[in-house]
Amino acid sequence: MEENQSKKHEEHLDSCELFKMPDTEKLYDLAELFKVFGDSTRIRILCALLNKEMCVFHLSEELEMGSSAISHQLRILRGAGLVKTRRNGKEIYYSLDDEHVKIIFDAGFEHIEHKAQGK
Amino acid sequence: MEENQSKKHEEHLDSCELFKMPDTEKLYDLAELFKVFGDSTRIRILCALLNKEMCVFHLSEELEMGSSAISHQLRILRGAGLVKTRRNGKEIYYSLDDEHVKIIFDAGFEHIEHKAQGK
DNA sequence: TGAACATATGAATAGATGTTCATATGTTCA
DNA sequence: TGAACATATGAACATCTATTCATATGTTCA
Repeated sequence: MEENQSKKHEEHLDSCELFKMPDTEKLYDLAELFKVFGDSTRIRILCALLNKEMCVFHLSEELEMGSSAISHQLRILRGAGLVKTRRNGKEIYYSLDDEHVKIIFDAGFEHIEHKAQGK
Repeated sequence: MEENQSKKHEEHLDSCELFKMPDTEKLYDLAELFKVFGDSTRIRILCALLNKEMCVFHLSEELEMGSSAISHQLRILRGAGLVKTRRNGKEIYYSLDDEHVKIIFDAGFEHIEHKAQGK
């Protein structure tokens, strides 16, 4: 990893030593969270749930995908603590479990629209 | 895709027809954006840049990775409009190009810490 | 109970992605 | 100009991931 080139940079690194990165472990967790948002199927599911709870079948119709694929993705969303479930007879209704979903969503949208305007 | 099962659900779908999903295309863009945040190397780079601009070499030292890997990831971050560059002699300094990075970052962190407290 | 429906899940497969290695481009300075 | 350094980039490879298919679990109602 280019150890031999490090001498020239030592002073500069020293001057930045006050800065402390957050725990690497937490940054990994953060990446894991965004990874969940980083799939179009899951984003569309979350978006559909922004307004109302929905069961697997409704989601599979709205997104025009097989219910198995939806179910797999809901499992991941649930594992990330982003959605919660409520059983009603045969159906299981999913809804957002966290107000942060909308916050993260909006922040992402703002970035995109900001960039779309040619900055 | 289970077309044959849709009759039972028609009424319910009808009652939700007021809701309009954002353009699917925009949701794909949104997923693409979060995909960029969804890698631990890129998150660590962004985090390092939250406080100060850094050149490729400094980043490769801080993250203990080869400068080639860093460079590849910076290219992706740049493509997403998240970082900008400034040349200073041989070195190229990278810094955040958008205040939304911090907003998205913080929103993600809040979610994680919220969940860490057992909700 | 058993048929029909709703959802969940494991295995398999195809496609995407991050890192490494080798090499190219671009800058500085003797 | 040429050597040393800083960064960029293409190809290759290994790993990860989303969807599909088949099947299992769980619920309702006749």
